[in-house]
Amino acid sequence: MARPTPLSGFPEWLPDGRVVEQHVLEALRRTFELHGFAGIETRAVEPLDQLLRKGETSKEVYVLRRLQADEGDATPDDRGEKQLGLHFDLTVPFARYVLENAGRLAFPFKRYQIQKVWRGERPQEGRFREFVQADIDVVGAGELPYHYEVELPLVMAEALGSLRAIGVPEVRILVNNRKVAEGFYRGLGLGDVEGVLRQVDKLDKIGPEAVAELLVAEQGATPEQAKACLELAAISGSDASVVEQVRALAASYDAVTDLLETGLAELRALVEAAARRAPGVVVADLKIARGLDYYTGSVYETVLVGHEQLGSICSGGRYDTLASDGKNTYPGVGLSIGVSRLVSRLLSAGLVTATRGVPTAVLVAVTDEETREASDAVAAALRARGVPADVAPTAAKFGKQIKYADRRGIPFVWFPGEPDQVKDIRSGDQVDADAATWAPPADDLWPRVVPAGE
RNA sequence: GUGGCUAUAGCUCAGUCGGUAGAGCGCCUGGUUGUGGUCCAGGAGGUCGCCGGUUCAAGCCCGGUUAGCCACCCCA
Repeated sequence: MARPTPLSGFPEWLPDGRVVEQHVLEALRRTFELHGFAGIETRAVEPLDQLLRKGETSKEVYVLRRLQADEGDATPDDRGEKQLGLHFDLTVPFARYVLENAGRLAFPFKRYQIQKVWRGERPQEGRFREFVQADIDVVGAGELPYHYEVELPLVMAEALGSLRAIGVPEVRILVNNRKVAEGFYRGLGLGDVEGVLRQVDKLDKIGPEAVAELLVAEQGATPEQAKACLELAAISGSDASVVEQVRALAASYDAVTDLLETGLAELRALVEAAARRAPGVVVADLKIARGLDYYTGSVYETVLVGHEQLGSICSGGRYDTLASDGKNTYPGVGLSIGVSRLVSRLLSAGLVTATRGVPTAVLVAVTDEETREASDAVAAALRARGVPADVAPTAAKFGKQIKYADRRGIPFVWFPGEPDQVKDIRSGDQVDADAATWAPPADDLWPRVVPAGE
Protein backbone atom coordinates (compact mmCIF):
# COMPACT_ATOMS: atom_id res chain seq x y z
CA MET A 1 0.00 0.00 0.00
CA ALA A 2 1.27 3.40 -0.91
CA ARG A 3 2.14 5.76 1.88
CA PRO A 4 -1.00 7.59 2.93
CA THR A 5 -0.92 11.34 2.76
CA PRO A 6 -2.24 13.28 5.73
CA LEU A 7 -5.81 14.44 5.45
CA SER A 8 -5.98 18.13 6.03
CA GLY A 9 -8.31 19.19 8.78
CA PHE A 10 -8.35 15.84 10.58
CA PRO A 11 -5.68 16.36 13.20
CA GLU A 12 -3.77 13.48 14.75
CA TRP A 13 -1.21 14.07 17.46
CA LEU A 14 1.91 12.11 18.17
CA PRO A 15 1.91 10.31 21.51
CA ASP A 16 3.37 13.22 23.46
CA GLY A 17 0.79 15.56 21.92
CA ARG A 18 -1.91 13.17 22.98
CA VAL A 19 -0.55 13.34 26.52
CA VAL A 20 -1.07 17.09 26.41
CA GLU A 21 -4.57 16.76 24.97
CA GLN A 22 -5.63 14.25 27.58
CA HIS A 23 -4.31 16.43 30.35
CA VAL A 24 -6.38 19.31 29.02
CA LEU A 25 -9.50 17.16 28.73
CA GLU A 26 -8.99 15.81 32.21
CA ALA A 27 -8.56 19.28 33.71
CA LEU A 28 -11.67 20.61 31.98
CA ARG A 29 -13.75 17.64 33.06
CA ARG A 30 -12.66 18.10 36.63
CA THR A 31 -13.66 21.74 36.74
CA PHE A 32 -17.01 21.05 35.12
CA GLU A 33 -17.75 18.35 37.65
CA LEU A 34 -16.62 20.52 40.53
CA HIS A 35 -19.35 22.89 39.44
CA GLY A 36 -22.01 20.22 39.31
CA PHE A 37 -22.27 19.61 35.59
CA ALA A 38 -23.29 16.07 34.69
CA GLY A 39 -21.48 14.39 31.84
CA ILE A 40 -23.35 12.98 28.88
CA GLU A 41 -22.45 11.75 25.44
CA THR A 42 -24.75 11.87 22.47
CA ARG A 43 -24.57 9.85 19.27
CA ALA A 44 -22.43 11.20 16.44
CA VAL A 45 -25.31 11.54 13.99
CA GLU A 46 -28.54 13.48 13.91
CA PRO A 47 -31.28 13.64 11.31
CA LEU A 48 -30.15 16.02 8.63
CA ASP A 49 -33.22 18.24 8.84
CA GLN A 50 -32.55 18.78 12.54
CA LEU A 51 -28.94 19.72 11.89
CA LEU A 52 -29.82 22.21 9.22
CA ARG A 53 -32.65 23.84 11.13
CA LYS A 54 -30.80 25.92 13.69
CA GLY A 55 -28.08 28.11 12.27
CA GLU A 56 -29.10 27.47 8.71
CA THR A 57 -26.33 29.82 7.62
CA SER A 58 -24.67 27.38 5.24
CA LYS A 59 -23.53 24.91 7.88
CA GLU A 60 -21.28 22.45 6.14
CA VAL A 61 -22.60 19.11 7.31
CA TYR A 62 -21.06 15.75 6.49
CA VAL A 63 -23.82 13.47 5.33
CA LEU A 64 -23.80 9.81 6.23
CA ARG A 65 -24.30 7.33 3.42
CA ARG A 66 -24.26 3.59 3.24
CA LEU A 67 -21.77 2.19 0.77
CA GLN A 68 -24.16 -0.55 -0.29
CA ALA A 69 -26.83 1.94 -1.17
CA ASP A 70 -26.17 2.26 -4.91
CA GLU A 71 -27.96 4.41 -7.41
CA GLY A 72 -30.69 1.82 -7.96
CA ASP A 73 -31.90 2.13 -4.41
CA ALA A 74 -34.56 4.51 -3.35
CA THR A 75 -33.20 7.55 -1.57
CA PRO A 76 -33.71 7.56 2.18
CA ASP A 77 -36.43 10.13 1.76
CA ASP A 78 -38.31 7.86 -0.61
CA ARG A 79 -38.22 5.09 1.92
CA GLY A 80 -39.44 7.43 4.59
CA GLU A 81 -36.09 7.20 6.36
CA LYS A 82 -34.24 10.13 7.73
CA GLN A 83 -31.06 11.34 6.13
CA LEU A 84 -28.31 11.39 8.72
CA GLY A 85 -25.46 13.81 9.16
CA LEU A 86 -22.53 14.07 11.56
CA HIS A 87 -23.17 16.75 14.16
CA PHE A 88 -21.23 19.98 13.70
CA ASP A 89 -21.61 21.17 17.28
CA LEU A 90 -22.85 19.78 20.58
CA THR A 91 -25.68 22.23 21.10
CA VAL A 92 -28.08 20.89 18.50
CA PRO A 93 -27.69 17.27 19.66
CA PHE A 94 -28.11 18.44 23.24
CA ALA A 95 -31.34 20.25 22.39
CA ARG A 96 -32.67 17.06 20.83
CA TYR A 97 -31.50 15.07 23.86
CA VAL A 98 -33.30 17.44 26.20
CA LEU A 99 -36.58 17.11 24.33
CA GLU A 100 -36.23 13.35 24.15
CA ASN A 101 -35.54 12.99 27.84
CA ALA A 102 -37.41 15.97 29.24
CA GLY A 103 -39.58 13.76 31.40
CA ARG A 104 -36.57 12.12 33.04
CA LEU A 105 -34.33 15.14 33.52
CA ALA A 106 -34.37 17.55 36.43
CA PHE A 107 -34.36 21.23 35.52
CA PRO A 108 -32.43 23.42 35.52
CA PHE A 109 -30.24 20.76 33.97
CA LYS A 110 -26.49 21.32 33.95
CA ARG A 111 -24.49 19.12 31.67
CA TYR A 112 -21.08 18.94 30.10
CA GLN A 113 -20.27 17.11 26.92
CA ILE A 114 -16.82 16.52 25.45
CA GLN A 115 -16.95 15.03 21.97
CA LYS A 116 -15.77 15.31 18.44
CA VAL A 117 -17.69 17.38 15.94
CA TRP A 118 -17.35 17.61 12.16
CA ARG A 119 -17.57 20.52 9.78
CA GLY A 120 -16.92 20.40 6.06
CA GLU A 121 -14.94 23.61 6.00
CA ARG A 122 -11.69 24.56 4.35
CA PRO A 123 -9.05 23.79 6.97
CA GLN A 124 -6.41 26.21 8.17
CA GLU A 125 -4.28 26.59 11.23
CA GLY A 126 -6.61 26.10 14.16
CA ARG A 127 -9.53 25.29 11.86
CA PHE A 128 -10.38 21.68 11.51
CA ARG A 129 -12.96 19.47 9.86
CA GLU A 130 -12.89 17.07 12.79
CA PHE A 131 -12.27 18.51 16.22
CA VAL A 132 -13.08 18.16 19.89
CA GLN A 133 -15.38 20.52 21.71
CA ALA A 134 -15.86 20.73 25.46
CA ASP A 135 -19.29 22.15 26.03
CA ILE A 136 -21.20 23.19 29.14
CA ASP A 137 -24.80 24.27 29.14
CA VAL A 138 -27.55 24.95 31.64
CA VAL A 139 -31.04 24.49 30.36
CA GLY A 140 -34.26 25.38 32.15
CA ALA A 141 -37.85 24.32 31.64
CA GLY A 142 -39.82 27.37 30.63
CA GLU A 143 -37.54 29.74 32.47
CA LEU A 144 -33.85 30.13 33.16
CA PRO A 145 -32.65 32.66 35.73
CA TYR A 146 -30.31 35.31 34.42
CA HIS A 147 -27.59 34.55 36.94
CA TYR A 148 -26.60 31.52 34.89
CA GLU A 149 -25.47 33.89 32.17
CA VAL A 150 -23.05 35.28 34.75
CA GLU A 151 -21.94 31.94 36.13
CA LEU A 152 -21.22 29.97 32.98
CA PRO A 153 -18.44 32.15 31.61
CA LEU A 154 -16.92 32.16 35.08
CA VAL A 155 -16.86 28.37 35.10
CA MET A 156 -15.05 28.48 31.78
CA ALA A 157 -12.64 31.08 33.14
CA GLU A 158 -11.88 28.73 35.98
CA ALA A 159 -11.51 25.73 33.68
CA LEU A 160 -9.11 27.53 31.39
CA GLY A 161 -7.40 29.11 34.37
CA SER A 162 -6.64 25.65 35.73
CA LEU A 163 -4.47 25.14 32.66
CA ARG A 164 -2.20 28.07 33.46
CA ALA A 165 -0.05 25.66 35.45
CA ILE A 166 0.98 23.79 32.32
CA GLY A 167 1.80 26.94 30.39
CA VAL A 168 -1.49 27.88 28.76
CA PRO A 169 -1.57 31.65 28.30
CA GLU A 170 -3.98 33.91 30.08
CA VAL A 171 -7.44 34.09 28.55
CA ARG A 172 -9.74 37.01 28.04
CA ILE A 173 -13.46 36.43 27.83
CA LEU A 174 -15.09 39.13 25.77
CA VAL A 175 -18.78 39.59 26.47
CA ASN A 176 -21.63 41.48 24.94
CA ASN A 177 -25.37 41.34 25.12
CA ARG A 178 -27.53 40.97 22.10
CA LYS A 179 -30.25 43.08 23.64
CA VAL A 180 -27.84 45.97 23.91
CA ALA A 181 -26.81 45.78 20.28
CA GLU A 182 -30.29 45.18 19.01
CA GLY A 183 -31.83 47.84 21.24
CA PHE A 184 -29.24 50.37 20.15
CA TYR A 185 -29.54 49.69 16.44
CA ARG A 186 -33.30 49.70 16.53
CA GLY A 187 -33.20 52.92 18.52
CA LEU A 188 -31.12 54.37 15.73
CA GLY A 189 -33.66 53.18 13.20
CA LEU A 190 -31.61 50.33 11.74
CA GLY A 191 -33.83 47.30 11.28
CA ASP A 192 -31.44 44.67 9.95
CA VAL A 193 -29.64 44.01 13.22
CA GLU A 194 -27.81 40.93 12.01
CA GLY A 195 -26.67 42.65 8.86
CA VAL A 196 -25.25 45.52 10.85
CA LEU A 197 -23.47 43.15 13.24
CA ARG A 198 -21.94 41.24 10.36
CA GLN A 199 -20.36 44.41 9.04
CA VAL A 200 -19.28 45.63 12.47
CA ASP A 201 -17.64 42.27 13.07
CA LYS A 202 -15.15 43.09 10.32
CA LEU A 203 -13.76 46.03 12.27
CA ASP A 204 -10.54 44.36 13.33
CA LYS A 205 -9.83 43.21 9.81
CA ILE A 206 -10.72 46.09 7.56
CA GLY A 207 -10.84 49.09 9.86
CA PRO A 208 -13.53 51.61 10.82
CA GLU A 209 -13.59 53.58 7.56
CA ALA A 210 -14.26 50.50 5.48
CA VAL A 211 -16.93 49.30 7.89
CA ALA A 212 -18.63 52.68 7.76
CA GLU A 213 -18.67 52.49 3.98
CA LEU A 214 -20.14 49.00 4.09
CA LEU A 215 -22.81 50.06 6.54
CA VAL A 216 -23.87 52.81 4.20
CA ALA A 217 -23.57 50.75 1.03
CA GLU A 218 -24.87 47.39 2.22
CA GLN A 219 -27.16 48.19 5.12
CA GLY A 220 -28.60 51.46 3.88
CA ALA A 221 -27.40 53.34 6.93
CA THR A 222 -26.92 57.07 6.89
CA PRO A 223 -23.38 58.27 7.56
CA GLU A 224 -24.53 59.40 10.99
CA GLN A 225 -26.02 56.01 11.82
CA ALA A 226 -22.82 54.36 10.66
CA LYS A 227 -20.83 56.66 12.89
CA ALA A 228 -23.01 55.74 15.86
CA CYS A 229 -22.51 52.04 15.20
CA LEU A 230 -18.75 52.49 15.16
CA GLU A 231 -18.84 54.49 18.35
CA LEU A 232 -20.79 51.73 20.06
CA ALA A 233 -18.35 49.12 18.78
CA ALA A 234 -15.43 51.08 20.13
CA ILE A 235 -16.66 50.80 23.72
CA SER A 236 -15.03 48.21 25.91
CA GLY A 237 -14.00 47.85 29.52
CA SER A 238 -14.07 45.60 32.52
CA ASP A 239 -16.28 47.54 34.89
CA ALA A 240 -19.73 49.07 35.01
CA SER A 241 -18.54 52.31 33.42
CA VAL A 242 -19.06 50.73 30.00
CA VAL A 243 -22.76 50.66 30.76
CA GLU A 244 -22.78 54.39 31.38
CA GLN A 245 -20.81 54.99 28.21
CA VAL A 246 -23.30 53.06 26.14
CA ARG A 247 -26.27 54.78 27.74
CA ALA A 248 -24.73 58.20 27.20
CA LEU A 249 -23.97 57.37 23.59
CA ALA A 250 -27.49 56.13 22.98
CA ALA A 251 -28.94 59.22 24.65
CA SER A 252 -26.86 61.48 22.42
CA TYR A 253 -28.45 59.82 19.39
CA ASP A 254 -31.85 59.68 21.07
CA ALA A 255 -31.66 55.91 20.65
CA VAL A 256 -32.49 54.68 24.17
CA THR A 257 -34.99 51.83 24.09
CA ASP A 258 -36.47 49.48 26.68
CA LEU A 259 -34.59 46.60 25.08
CA LEU A 260 -31.36 48.53 25.39
CA GLU A 261 -32.00 49.22 29.07
CA THR A 262 -32.78 45.56 29.74
CA GLY A 263 -29.59 44.51 28.02
CA LEU A 264 -27.52 47.09 29.86
CA ALA A 265 -28.83 45.91 33.22
CA GLU A 266 -27.83 42.35 32.33
CA LEU A 267 -24.43 43.39 31.04
CA ARG A 268 -23.81 45.37 34.20
CA ALA A 269 -24.64 42.39 36.40
CA LEU A 270 -22.28 40.20 34.44
CA VAL A 271 -19.40 42.63 34.47
CA GLU A 272 -19.75 43.43 38.14
CA ALA A 273 -19.91 39.79 39.20
CA ALA A 274 -16.97 38.93 36.99
CA ALA A 275 -14.88 41.77 38.42
CA ARG A 276 -15.37 40.27 41.86
CA ARG A 277 -14.95 36.60 41.04
CA ALA A 278 -12.39 36.60 38.23
CA PRO A 279 -10.75 40.01 38.12
CA GLY A 280 -9.32 40.98 34.74
CA VAL A 281 -10.66 37.99 32.85
CA VAL A 282 -14.02 39.22 31.60
CA VAL A 283 -14.14 42.30 29.42
CA ALA A 284 -17.28 43.86 28.01
CA ASP A 285 -16.65 44.49 24.33
CA LEU A 286 -19.54 46.01 22.42
CA LYS A 287 -18.29 44.85 19.06
CA ILE A 288 -18.57 41.14 19.83
CA ALA A 289 -21.23 40.01 17.44
CA ARG A 290 -20.60 36.50 16.22
CA GLY A 291 -23.12 33.72 16.26
CA LEU A 292 -25.86 36.15 17.03
CA ASP A 293 -28.27 34.37 14.75
CA TYR A 294 -29.86 32.45 17.59
CA TYR A 295 -28.45 34.05 20.68
CA THR A 296 -30.85 36.27 22.56
CA GLY A 297 -28.91 37.62 25.51
CA SER A 298 -25.31 37.40 26.63
CA VAL A 299 -22.74 36.33 24.08
CA TYR A 300 -19.18 35.24 24.82
CA GLU A 301 -15.99 34.91 22.92
CA THR A 302 -12.63 33.93 24.38
CA VAL A 303 -9.14 34.63 23.16
CA LEU A 304 -5.73 33.52 24.32
CA VAL A 305 -3.80 36.61 25.27
CA GLY A 306 -0.94 36.92 22.79
CA HIS A 307 -2.68 34.59 20.33
CA GLU A 308 -5.65 36.69 19.33
CA GLN A 309 -5.07 35.83 15.67
CA LEU A 310 -6.05 32.27 16.42
CA GLY A 311 -9.61 33.43 16.93
CA SER A 312 -11.96 32.42 19.67
CA ILE A 313 -11.16 29.26 21.58
CA CYS A 314 -14.36 29.30 23.60
CA SER A 315 -17.66 30.86 22.58
CA GLY A 316 -21.30 30.73 23.42
CA GLY A 317 -24.26 32.60 24.71
CA ARG A 318 -27.84 32.65 25.83
CA TYR A 319 -30.67 31.35 23.67
CA ASP A 320 -34.28 31.66 24.78
CA THR A 321 -35.33 28.63 22.81
CA LEU A 322 -32.56 26.07 22.90
CA ALA A 323 -35.28 23.50 22.38
CA SER A 324 -39.01 23.49 22.02
CA ASP A 325 -41.58 20.77 21.50
CA GLY A 326 -44.38 23.17 20.76
CA LYS A 327 -45.80 23.14 24.26
CA ASN A 328 -42.69 23.67 26.32
CA THR A 329 -39.68 25.73 25.56
CA TYR A 330 -36.30 25.22 27.14
CA PRO A 331 -34.11 28.28 27.35
CA GLY A 332 -30.42 27.72 27.84
CA VAL A 333 -27.01 29.27 28.15
CA GLY A 334 -23.74 27.60 27.32
CA LEU A 335 -20.21 27.84 26.09
CA SER A 336 -17.99 25.54 24.13
CA ILE A 337 -14.22 25.24 24.19
CA GLY A 338 -12.47 24.35 20.96
CA VAL A 339 -10.13 21.84 22.54
CA SER A 340 -8.43 20.89 19.28
CA ARG A 341 -7.80 24.50 18.38
CA LEU A 342 -6.36 25.15 21.82
CA VAL A 343 -4.20 22.04 21.88
CA SER A 344 -2.92 22.54 18.34
CA ARG A 345 -1.71 26.02 19.25
CA LEU A 346 -0.17 24.81 22.52
CA LEU A 347 1.82 22.25 20.56
CA SER A 348 2.68 24.25 17.45
CA ALA A 349 3.75 27.31 19.42
CA GLY A 350 5.75 25.11 21.77
CA LEU A 351 3.95 26.48 24.83
CA VAL A 352 3.66 23.19 26.65
CA THR A 353 5.46 19.87 26.51
CA ALA A 354 4.89 16.39 27.86
CA THR A 355 7.73 14.98 29.92
CA ARG A 356 7.51 11.86 27.76
CA GLY A 357 5.28 10.26 25.16
CA VAL A 358 5.08 6.83 26.74
CA PRO A 359 3.69 5.96 30.17
CA THR A 360 6.70 3.81 31.00
CA ALA A 361 8.76 5.00 33.93
CA VAL A 362 11.16 2.06 34.04
CA LEU A 363 12.64 -0.07 31.30
CA VAL A 364 13.81 -3.41 32.63
CA ALA A 365 16.85 -4.54 30.69
CA VAL A 366 17.20 -8.13 29.53
CA THR A 367 20.58 -9.73 30.15
CA ASP A 368 20.01 -12.64 27.77
CA GLU A 369 16.95 -14.40 26.46
CA GLU A 370 17.47 -17.27 28.93
CA THR A 371 16.86 -14.92 31.84
CA ARG A 372 14.10 -12.81 30.29
CA GLU A 373 11.79 -14.32 32.88
CA ALA A 374 13.74 -12.63 35.64
CA SER A 375 13.26 -9.28 33.89
CA ASP A 376 9.57 -9.98 33.46
CA ALA A 377 9.36 -10.68 37.19
CA VAL A 378 10.95 -7.35 38.02
CA ALA A 379 8.49 -5.53 35.75
CA ALA A 380 5.58 -7.39 37.31
CA ALA A 381 6.73 -6.43 40.81
CA LEU A 382 7.00 -2.79 39.81
CA ARG A 383 3.60 -2.75 38.10
CA ALA A 384 1.99 -4.41 41.10
CA ARG A 385 3.06 -1.36 43.08
CA GLY A 386 1.75 1.06 40.46
CA VAL A 387 4.98 1.78 38.64
CA PRO A 388 4.57 1.66 34.83
CA ALA A 389 7.26 -0.70 33.59
CA ASP A 390 8.29 -2.17 30.27
CA VAL A 391 10.76 -4.92 29.41
CA ALA A 392 13.41 -4.44 26.74
CA PRO A 393 12.42 -5.97 23.40
CA THR A 394 15.70 -7.79 22.84
CA ALA A 395 18.73 -8.77 24.84
CA ALA A 396 20.82 -6.33 22.86
CA LYS A 397 23.92 -4.68 24.26
CA PHE A 398 23.05 -2.60 27.29
CA GLY A 399 24.04 0.53 25.41
CA LYS A 400 21.29 -0.18 22.92
CA GLN A 401 18.78 -0.96 25.62
CA ILE A 402 19.56 2.35 27.29
CA LYS A 403 19.13 4.04 23.94
CA TYR A 404 15.73 2.38 23.57
CA ALA A 405 14.68 4.04 26.82
CA ASP A 406 16.28 7.35 25.93
CA ARG A 407 14.47 7.54 22.59
CA ARG A 408 11.16 7.22 24.41
CA GLY A 409 11.92 9.48 27.33
CA ILE A 410 11.83 6.61 29.80
CA PRO A 411 13.81 7.98 32.75
CA PHE A 412 14.97 4.74 34.42
CA VAL A 413 16.64 1.55 33.23
CA TRP A 414 16.68 -1.46 35.51
CA PHE A 415 19.53 -3.97 35.39
CA PRO A 416 18.76 -7.38 36.89
CA GLY A 417 21.72 -8.83 38.74
CA GLU A 418 23.20 -9.54 42.14
CA PRO A 419 21.98 -7.17 43.33
CA ASP A 420 19.61 -5.45 40.89
CA GLN A 421 20.55 -1.92 39.97
CA VAL A 422 18.53 0.98 38.60
CA LYS A 423 19.99 3.84 36.60
CA ASP A 424 18.59 7.32 36.12
CA ILE A 425 19.70 7.82 32.54
CA ARG A 426 19.38 11.61 32.74
CA SER A 427 21.89 11.99 35.57
CA GLY A 428 23.74 8.72 35.01
CA ASP A 429 23.31 7.82 38.68
CA GLN A 430 23.08 4.08 39.23
CA VAL A 431 22.21 2.48 42.56
CA ASP A 432 21.35 -0.91 44.04
CA ALA A 433 17.61 -1.45 44.13
CA ASP A 434 14.92 -3.93 45.11
CA ALA A 435 11.86 -4.25 42.89
CA ALA A 436 9.74 -4.92 45.97
CA THR A 437 10.43 -1.53 47.49
CA TRP A 438 12.01 0.88 44.99
CA ALA A 439 9.90 3.63 43.43
CA PRO A 440 10.78 6.53 41.20
CA PRO A 441 10.29 10.10 42.41
CA ALA A 442 6.63 11.13 42.19
CA ASP A 443 7.38 13.52 39.33
CA ASP A 444 8.71 10.65 37.22
CA LEU A 445 5.98 8.12 37.93
CA TRP A 446 3.71 9.18 35.08
CA PRO A 447 4.19 11.52 32.12
CA ARG A 448 3.43 15.09 33.09
CA VAL A 449 2.57 18.17 31.11
CA VAL A 450 4.70 21.17 31.87
CA PRO A 451 5.33 24.62 30.42
CA ALA A 452 7.85 24.41 27.62
CA GLY A 453 11.35 25.10 28.78
CA GLU A 454 10.99 23.40 32.15
C1' G B 1 -17.34 28.09 -2.23
C1' U B 2 -13.37 32.24 -4.14
C1' G B 3 -8.17 33.65 -4.71
C1' G B 4 -2.63 33.06 -4.11
C1' C B 5 1.53 29.74 -3.15
C1' U B 6 3.73 24.87 -2.83
C1' A B 7 4.76 19.31 -3.96
C1' U B 8 12.45 16.18 -4.41
C1' A B 9 15.12 10.61 1.11
C1' G B 10 11.63 8.91 7.33
C1' C B 11 11.95 14.74 8.73
C1' U B 12 13.62 19.92 7.15
C1' C B 13 15.18 21.42 2.59
C1' A B 14 19.08 22.51 -1.68
C1' G B 15 19.24 21.28 -6.91
C1' U B 16 22.51 26.89 -11.34
C1' C B 17 21.65 27.85 -18.12
C1' G B 18 16.99 21.48 -19.33
C1' G B 19 22.16 16.79 -19.59
C1' U B 20 18.66 10.47 -15.77
C1' A B 21 19.79 13.49 -7.91
C1' G B 22 22.41 16.19 -2.93
C1' A B 23 23.00 18.17 2.35
C1' G B 24 21.72 18.33 7.53
C1' C B 25 19.04 15.59 11.06
C1' G B 26 17.22 10.66 11.92
C1' C B 27 18.12 5.27 11.11
C1' C B 28 21.70 0.71 10.76
C1' U B 29 26.93 -1.33 11.48
C1' G B 30 31.77 -0.74 13.53
C1' G B 31 35.55 1.89 16.76
C1' U B 32 37.12 -5.79 20.69
C1' U B 33 34.38 -9.12 25.00
C1' G B 34 27.19 -5.90 28.15
C1' U B 35 26.12 1.03 30.19
C1' G B 36 23.34 5.45 25.74
C1' G B 37 24.01 10.94 24.68
C1' U B 38 29.89 13.59 22.12
C1' C B 39 33.41 12.22 18.32
C1' C B 40 35.32 9.20 14.01
C1' A B 41 34.59 5.64 9.88
C1' G B 42 31.23 3.03 6.90
C1' G B 43 26.10 1.83 5.21
C1' A B 44 20.85 1.52 3.94
C1' G B 45 17.15 4.68 1.95
C1' G B 46 14.30 8.56 -3.73
C1' U B 47 9.23 6.01 -10.15
C1' C B 48 11.63 13.99 -8.02
C1' G B 49 2.80 13.88 -6.05
C1' C B 50 0.07 11.78 -10.44
C1' C B 51 -1.30 11.96 -15.95
C1' G B 52 -0.06 13.95 -20.46
C1' G B 53 2.78 17.42 -23.78
C1' U B 54 7.39 20.05 -25.80
C1' U B 55 12.59 18.24 -26.50
C1' C B 56 17.95 14.19 -28.76
C1' A B 57 17.34 14.82 -23.39
C1' A B 58 12.58 17.16 -18.16
C1' G B 59 13.24 17.37 -10.89
C1' C B 60 13.64 21.96 -13.99
C1' C B 61 9.51 24.29 -19.51
C1' C B 62 3.82 23.81 -20.80
C1' G B 63 -1.29 21.78 -19.80
C1' G B 64 -4.29 18.96 -16.64
C1' U B 65 -5.14 16.55 -12.02
C1' U B 66 -4.67 15.39 -6.87
C1' A B 67 -2.97 16.82 -2.24
C1' G B 68 -0.98 20.40 1.18
C1' C B 69 -0.26 25.53 3.01
C1' C B 70 -2.10 30.65 3.37
C1' A B 71 -5.92 34.50 2.81
C1' C B 72 -11.27 35.44 2.19
C1' C B 73 -16.00 33.48 3.90
C1' C B 74 -17.40 31.49 8.34
C1' C B 75 -16.40 29.65 12.84
C1' A B 76 -14.16 26.28 18.10
